[in-house]
Amino acid sequence: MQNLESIGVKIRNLREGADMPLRKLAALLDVDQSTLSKIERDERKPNIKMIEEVSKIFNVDKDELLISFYSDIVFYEIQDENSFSKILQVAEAKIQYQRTITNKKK
Amino acid sequence: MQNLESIGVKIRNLREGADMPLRKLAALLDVDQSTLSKIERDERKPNIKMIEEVSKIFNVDKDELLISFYSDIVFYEIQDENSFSKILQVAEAKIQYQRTITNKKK
DNA sequence: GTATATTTGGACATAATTTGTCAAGAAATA
DNA sequence: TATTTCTTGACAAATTATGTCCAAATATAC
Repeated sequence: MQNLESIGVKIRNLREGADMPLRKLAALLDVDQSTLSKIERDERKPNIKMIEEVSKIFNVDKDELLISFYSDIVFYEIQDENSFSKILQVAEAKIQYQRTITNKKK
Repeated sequence: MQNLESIGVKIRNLREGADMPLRKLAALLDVDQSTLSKIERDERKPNIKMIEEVSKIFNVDKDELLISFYSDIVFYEIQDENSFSKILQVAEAKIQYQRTITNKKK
C-alpha cells in the first residue's frame, strides 16, 4: 500500500518519533523554526537540501521522501482538474518519450 | 494513441493549419507577438485565458489543450527524477484520496 | 537581387511569487 | 504559575514570471 502523507507530515512524524523539538530540528536543518513549523503543516515546501538532511538525520530512504515531495508538487498543480488522470498519463508518456530521444543521442 | 505535443507546438500547428500569421493570432489573443512566438517554441507558458481563446478560434476541444498544458507543467517539474513513475502514481492517489474526503464533507 | 512581411532574440521594466527573518502570541508541559 | 514549545503574521529581500519594445534574422513576394 502506498504512503499518501505529505512531505511536511512525514517530517513531523519523523521528528516526533525521535522526540525531538521543532526548534532543534530547525537548527540542524539551518532554518528558522517558524519556517520549519510552516513546512510541517504544508504551508511551505522544503528544499531538496533539507530533504537530504532529514533523510540522514532520521536514517530514512531519501527516495521515499523525494517521492512524497514531488508528488505534493504535482498534487497542488493539478488537484482541481477534472482530467487529472489523463494529465498524469500524458506527462508520464512525455517523460518516457524524452528519454528514448536523449538515449539515442549519445 | 496519445498526443505528446507540447501546448506550444499544438498552438503553432493550429495556427499554421489555418494559414494565420503569428502576428494576427497574437492580436486575437491580445499578447505581444514576441510573447506568442516564445509560447509556440515552449520558452513560455500560455495562460488559461489564452488556451480558452485558442480553443474557440480554431474550434478545438478545450480539454485536449488543457491536458497538453498541464502535462507540460508536470513534465518540466519531474522530468529529471528517476522515480517519476512512482511520483505520478502517488500524486494520482493523493488527488483521488482528497476527493473522497471532500465528497464526504458535503 | 531588393523589398516586404513575418518571426525571433534580447534588453528592460514591472508584477507576482517565493524565501528568509523576526518578534509577539498561543498552546502545551513542567 | 513558569517554562518550553509551537504558531502566526508582518515584513524585506531574492527569485521568477510577465509584458513591452525594437532591432536583427528569416522567409516570402516582387
